[in-house]
Amino acid sequence: MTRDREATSRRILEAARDLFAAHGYDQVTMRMIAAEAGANVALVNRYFGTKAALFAEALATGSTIESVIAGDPAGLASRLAHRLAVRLQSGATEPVTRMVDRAGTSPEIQAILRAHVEATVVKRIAAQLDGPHPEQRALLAATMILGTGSVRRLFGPGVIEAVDAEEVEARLRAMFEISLRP
Amino acid sequence: MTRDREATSRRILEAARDLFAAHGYDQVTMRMIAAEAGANVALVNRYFGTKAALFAEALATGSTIESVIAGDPAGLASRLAHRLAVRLQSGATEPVTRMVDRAGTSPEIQAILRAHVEATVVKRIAAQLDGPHPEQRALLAATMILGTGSVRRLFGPGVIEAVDAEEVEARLRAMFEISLRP
DNA sequence: AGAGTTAGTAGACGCTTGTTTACTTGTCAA
DNA sequence: TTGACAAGTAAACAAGCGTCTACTAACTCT
Repeated sequence: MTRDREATSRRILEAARDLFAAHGYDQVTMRMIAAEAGANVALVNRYFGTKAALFAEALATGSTIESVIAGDPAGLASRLAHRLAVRLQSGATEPVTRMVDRAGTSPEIQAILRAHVEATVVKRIAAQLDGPHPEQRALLAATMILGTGSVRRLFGPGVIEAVDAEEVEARLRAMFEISLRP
Repeated sequence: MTRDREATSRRILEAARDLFAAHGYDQVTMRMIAAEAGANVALVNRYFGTKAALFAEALATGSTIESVIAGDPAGLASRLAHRLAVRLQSGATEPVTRMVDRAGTSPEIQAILRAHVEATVVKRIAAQLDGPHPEQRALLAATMILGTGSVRRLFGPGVIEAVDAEEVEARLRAMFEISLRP
């Protein structure tokens, strides 16, 4: 057994991220995380403090939604629509996005979750917008993003696979344009 | 102590509905429900079987979203937009809707939840629509409905209270019209 | 080579969970 | 009035939880 604190804590963090993304905060136990990481349970607490703090660090791993939002503001609605259409169709979504979808309702993570969504989605979209109350319009876009997560979680991937994906994407684009326009 | 099975089981069901709506499935214990109903814990299991079965019965209590969906199909987008705008602004939402928002990710209730949303929202909206793949369009509307629930749960009531509510409702209406049109 | 630091481990702690069993008590028909 | 059935109760069950303490063993520095 090689002793490498950095590697072990990274394995724990990745295991936590993947398990939280797959099953939700409440359904994942510290022992599950430790087992998945091939580490001892006590180390999880030692390195990350509490379960909620570990969840927060796993959330901060970074999400690709940020790169979707960044870029030309004129194409923002298109990029978001494409992203959501893909998410509805395919099973593979990146871990952090799934973490938010499946986070659950534990009081100890609500503040963490809210701060994360506010900082990485609402604020960043709002920063791209001109005109009055950009945050209000960004919140409407966030409604669709979070709603897609709920639909995907409830109905599973491939719900729309049988029907016209391009048609769905076109509708999503028009809906985003309405939510974002000045 | 009067002994009245019907009254007691009704109090238990109402207590469960209100507590699940307020705190979510995982955060509510059988003992909390029994205490709120002024009944013994064993009675909760005796009358409803398991916690998941109790959740299912509480969901079936009925929701007013169904009456919003019913009615003139031409005004459906307007009615849904108004409903969501009110929900974003005010704190008072009816219990069953909140139950769905805060249900959580427990595997034993996922099927129940999915069936409920499918039957009371997606199918009923789809039944109002003409044209090709009505279920796909109804699912987009459901995305907005569920997304509003997520936003409200995360950011709390009154998020949009400081800004123009009528403006939000107008955008929501246009977005619903796009999701529902043939 | 030996001491000190630190990663890793085993196990227990106390607490909570959903559910069940054995029992008591009220109610109503005969 | 009595006996039976049903409503209600107390307590325990077994299992699981997050967290912490005491310990072992590997690595580093002098």
